[in-house]
Amino acid sequence: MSTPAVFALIDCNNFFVSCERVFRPDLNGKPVVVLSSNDGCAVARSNEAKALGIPMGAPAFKYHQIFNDHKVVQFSANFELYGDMSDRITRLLTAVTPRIEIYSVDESFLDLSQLDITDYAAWATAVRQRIWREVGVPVSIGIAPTKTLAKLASEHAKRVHRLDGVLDLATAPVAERERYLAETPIQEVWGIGRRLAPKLKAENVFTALGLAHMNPRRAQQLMGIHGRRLTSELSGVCCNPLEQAGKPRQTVMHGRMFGEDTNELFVLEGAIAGLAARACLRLRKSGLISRGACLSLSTNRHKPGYQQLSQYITLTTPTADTGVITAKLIEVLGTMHNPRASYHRANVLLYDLQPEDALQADLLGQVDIAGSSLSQARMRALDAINKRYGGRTIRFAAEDLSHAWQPKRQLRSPHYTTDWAELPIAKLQL
DNA sequence: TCTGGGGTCCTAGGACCC
DNA sequence: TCTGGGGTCCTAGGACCC
Repeated sequence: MSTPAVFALIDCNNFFVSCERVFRPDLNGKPVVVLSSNDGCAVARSNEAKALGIPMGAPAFKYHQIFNDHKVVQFSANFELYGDMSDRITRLLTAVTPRIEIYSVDESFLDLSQLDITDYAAWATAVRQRIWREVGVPVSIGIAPTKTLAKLASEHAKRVHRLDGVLDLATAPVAERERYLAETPIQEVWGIGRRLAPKLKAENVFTALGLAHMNPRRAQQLMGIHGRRLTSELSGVCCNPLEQAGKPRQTVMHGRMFGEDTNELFVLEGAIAGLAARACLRLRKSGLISRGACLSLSTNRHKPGYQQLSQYITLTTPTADTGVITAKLIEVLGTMHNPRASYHRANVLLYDLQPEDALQADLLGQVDIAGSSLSQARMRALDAINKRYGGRTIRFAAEDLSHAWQPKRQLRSPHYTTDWAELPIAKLQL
């Protein structure tokens, strides 16, 4: 018989805000928010900010008054910093066990079933303290026989003060586990969003416990295969295994809302060149090439006449070449561009990806092998130079056609940990 | 005036084949 | 003139996540 599954979810509390506070301890105890690109919405809030009634995704302009009245400290998102802090936590957890799934920038699942742990809660408390000591970010840890339950446990661990950031539902008695399920509103279950929650309420299912006890066939009728799995997972039957790294990614997307709306072709071309350069770089870093690209342009969805246009391109010779892909996208822009529209956002999507060394597999002889090895060499040289001398040392001229589209990030904190020029300065008072 | 970015998976429906 | 069933592949759109 195999050992029963035991998962831990390590979930960083108010992650972006916590990262900012590592370098600004003066902000502890004060309301802090981190804003999305263009300083548009609150994407992270300190507990003090949550207590002021600022919801996730709150548009900054609507909360201006509250921000002012309560001296809420605002930051533009500093993803370089958050990514680096996230890597530090991942390294620490990987040392605990290589059986790790990095679920998002601020959450990881660990498979504990192979580890020799007698007291899960004590183990979790030790991990929590170590992350606090070595990285400076507070985390909550939930432990359970399924990932869905571990997620639920970590939410309670975060909110219930006396739990001190740790909840073990793996060894808890059934009655206790059910009590936590009964206290979890249906819309807070992992996998139940704004569409499914009302559907379930209409069936008199209001809590996680209700969903656990739901007839699996009915759950499947309402929510597809996803629903059947959810009822099992909430009952403690694991149908959602740990997914370790190595799964190939299927798309690379890069998009931005513009700093100001525009209909100028040269501004759009500059934007597309910039977005494509980032997307292609990410593609190359993953060792992939793409057979398809898509350009989307949209107007402001909060204004009347909102429209979103997309155009797909097939690349006969799959590539990760910034120059080739940018040229194709700009060509397509010419056919899409409506001189009367005021564009608010552009997206570049690369899809139909394959490993870069799979090129030889082309049977129809349409692929330009010689051309692509030249292109690969060119991109390697470009990436090597940029890695050594800094991000945009060599770039395509189209990227400099205009910078007017670039989003505002006026409140960004320094890149404390990833840029020598922005290292924090400590002053010693004698 | 001002409302994020980057993903995944599932399903339904159409085209096409035998 | 009538007319089945099963399978695969592809795409668009929906729903979810952080």
